Amino acid sequence: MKTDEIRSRYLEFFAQRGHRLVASDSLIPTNDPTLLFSGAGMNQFKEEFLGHVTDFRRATSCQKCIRTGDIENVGRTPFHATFFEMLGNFSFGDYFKREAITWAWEFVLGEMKLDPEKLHISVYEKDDEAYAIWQKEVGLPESRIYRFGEHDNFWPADAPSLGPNGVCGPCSEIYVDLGGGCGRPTCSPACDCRRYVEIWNLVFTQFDRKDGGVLAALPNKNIDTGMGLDRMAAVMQGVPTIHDIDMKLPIVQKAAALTGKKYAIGDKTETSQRLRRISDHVRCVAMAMADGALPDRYGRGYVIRRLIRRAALDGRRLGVEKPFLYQILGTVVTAMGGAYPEVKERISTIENILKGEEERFAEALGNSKGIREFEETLDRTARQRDKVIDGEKIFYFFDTHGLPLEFIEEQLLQAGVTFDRGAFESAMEARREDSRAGSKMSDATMIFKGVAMSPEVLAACRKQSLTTDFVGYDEMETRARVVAILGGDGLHKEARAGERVAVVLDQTSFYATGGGQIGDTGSITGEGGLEAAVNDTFMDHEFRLHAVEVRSGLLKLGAEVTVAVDRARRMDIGRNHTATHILQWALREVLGDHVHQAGSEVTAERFRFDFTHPKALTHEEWRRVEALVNQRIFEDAPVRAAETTLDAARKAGAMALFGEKYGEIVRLVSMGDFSRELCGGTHLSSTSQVCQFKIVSEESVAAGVRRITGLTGRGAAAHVVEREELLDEAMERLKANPASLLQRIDVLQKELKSQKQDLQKARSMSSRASAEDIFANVQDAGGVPLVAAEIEGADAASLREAADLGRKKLASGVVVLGCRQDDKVSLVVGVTADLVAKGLHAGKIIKEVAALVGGSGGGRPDLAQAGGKEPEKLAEAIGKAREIVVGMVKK
RNA sequence: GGGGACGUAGCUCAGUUGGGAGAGCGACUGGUUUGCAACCAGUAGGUCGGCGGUUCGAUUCCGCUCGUCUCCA
Repeated sequence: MKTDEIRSRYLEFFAQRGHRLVASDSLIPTNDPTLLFSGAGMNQFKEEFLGHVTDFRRATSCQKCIRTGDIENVGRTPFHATFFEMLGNFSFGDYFKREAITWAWEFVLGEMKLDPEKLHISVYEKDDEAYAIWQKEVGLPESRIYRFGEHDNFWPADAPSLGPNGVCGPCSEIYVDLGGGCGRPTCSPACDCRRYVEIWNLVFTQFDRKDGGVLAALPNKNIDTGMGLDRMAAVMQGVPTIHDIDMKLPIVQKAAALTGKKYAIGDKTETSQRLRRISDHVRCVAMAMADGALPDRYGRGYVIRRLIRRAALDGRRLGVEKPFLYQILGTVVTAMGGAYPEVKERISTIENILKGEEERFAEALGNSKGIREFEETLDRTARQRDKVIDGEKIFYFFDTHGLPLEFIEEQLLQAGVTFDRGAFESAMEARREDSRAGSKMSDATMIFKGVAMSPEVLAACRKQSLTTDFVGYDEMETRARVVAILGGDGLHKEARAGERVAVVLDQTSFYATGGGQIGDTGSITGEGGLEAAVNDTFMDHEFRLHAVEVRSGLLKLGAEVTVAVDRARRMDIGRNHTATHILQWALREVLGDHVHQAGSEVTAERFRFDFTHPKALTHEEWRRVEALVNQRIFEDAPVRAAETTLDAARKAGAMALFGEKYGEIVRLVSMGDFSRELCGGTHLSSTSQVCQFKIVSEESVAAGVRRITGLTGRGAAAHVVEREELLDEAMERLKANPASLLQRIDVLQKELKSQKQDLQKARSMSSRASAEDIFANVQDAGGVPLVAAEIEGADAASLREAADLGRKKLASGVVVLGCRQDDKVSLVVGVTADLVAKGLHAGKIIKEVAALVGGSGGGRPDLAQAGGKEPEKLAEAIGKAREIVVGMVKK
């Protein structure tokens, strides 16, 4: 049975049993910033699992997952992968163990037609309920039901004794007996000999763990199951690894073709392992990038980059040094594009970025500062006797220059050099410790525009299932009822003048921060002289929080109030938001269709727009984009917003956001006939209301992602005025007009330069000239010829020149020169080579001379310089030079 | 979020107890030569990323900042 069919049969099976068919969440978890990637089907149902009621209590999904915990095993073992699909059926306080177990059994026998004799079951050792269902109702013999401890059959693992506190429960797993394995009589599904493969895990969340390992029964029991699609496909298709199923084999074979290697199904050679790993990583990276996770130096982007580099390294080991991974992408689209159209839609972007990454990596391993330094160290060590590089040095190459350890080891092996692995590991561990310590959250309380709110208060609010209707697309002002008042210490009944609280209303005109757009501000007024300022608006689940500062009167729970949005600010925000849509259109016009939005931030003052594009915009592109946007503004195109279904919007060609998750009903914002985007933000009614658009900066935020910061309306006008004033000021100072300004600058720069050179020349001429006189006057300092003098109008540089000249003229001798500059003194001492050889040191001489003018100095034995702060003592110091040199000569 | 490295001529990079800013390539001029990265001589090209501090003096030491690369969370 084909993988695609298994997937659709599963979803169909549970849909028929009353489950809502829910689309896979993005690989970038929509509602959980603490997770790097989606790694289980239940993630997107967190709210439902916590008992927050929605309109369905049964769901089924096929979730895209990325897990990199077992990355070392990928390719080596049959059933590990970084990317996989998890089929699941979920119950939120609805059905429980009986249905979960019997349906799972029904599915594997009825739909998958697996041989029941080959199926083995595990349950948690204390879960008699599940055991009984398997034994009595399903009718499984006891010999194939295993009781395992909390480490294997509890979720989270070891939760009863080790924690964490919170929702947890026993689980039951279904294994397929593949035969073979270790052959020991004690062999069971818990054995790691790979005879048994786990295909399905049923989690029964029925407890709330409290301190001390107390398991309190949950009022709402949930079912969370996960069936690995790739694993099931491997079992169904009778292939030895998940990389050999119909959906993945063409990808592996493409990798083989590109590297010129042979791949045989299930082959255990190192070459085949590498091919499997390459195909796995490329598929994973493609799926992640399709959801907007681009290679980067931080966070999830870093995981993507590492996967690419691991695959590229495997490629190098197979003899391919130039970029080739991107050429595998076509097979990924063929395999995955049907179920996940996003990978097909973004393929050109993914290809560009992947190729760019590969090139960058090849560069890093071919000709970078790090690699040169490493090769030098390697060469030097290879010539030494012990041939050992210390581990910290290796860690430096890894940590600072990013040379992959595998690559380093390979090079060392070839050169017959080893390194101290212990030191490497401890350096690594120290780094980990630092990172962990540095990233700890300092405080669980969040401060929201001056309103402190603990997680407990928010949770209390959520329990009340509060909702706020948003009427602000059409109305700037509305009547509303106060349904909750939140303070730092809990829920309040009222708030007095001077207090800052968060307020929930039954309906509001205030847009809450979201979709990249900042929340509205405005006012709340009501009876009894109530006046309050709204400083921000914020979304939490189904309700909106208004950050309120009461100015006068009393804000009471249950009161009727009038809320009014700051219209001017809303208009500014609308200008910026509408401009981002036009900008996206213009960027695609100018740069190409690979441009996709990768985030944005819209405030009243400015907006930022991140988009995928491999390199910096040229000046011409910048200007063209700006001009195109302004052209659309000037043509006064209508802006319309309409609610529609996701499908209909897609069909109309709407741009959806990279990695954004949408509900069934979406809001489609269109401008003229050139822009259609899914967007929940507030917009203008026509493009001309934007007034004017200016790009103020363009920069890189991550590999393959650029950021434009733009201004509209008032901001753009202010920016232009600011620039103009700057220009005016510059012109005034330079006594120039717009036509002559640049010319004037050129002339001034040339003039400055030539004057500098002239001055330098004049100084050196005059010091040379006076040097002629000076060097005629040679004293004898204890048998050493000495010239000591002040040169007027010289500086440190011309003194040096004069000293050089003096050394040449004297052939053997000491030159001590000084000059006055403002309130400072410069000194130079030169000693000819023959006297340096005899032990005279210019630096030592100058130290003593400089001390006389309140300064100090130093330098090389043949030439030294110094400075001082007492110009009036210069003549005296020069006069004592002879004495000093004589003293030195004697020693 | 926590570390590390780097930033010097158009390009690639040297530059240590803090004391003359350099090389190669490229550009320009002249010569010699005919060639496939020719040779010789010469010339121009630098706010040593930016700001501040220490110092008589900072490319060099310290702090902050911007940019690029990198490891970890």
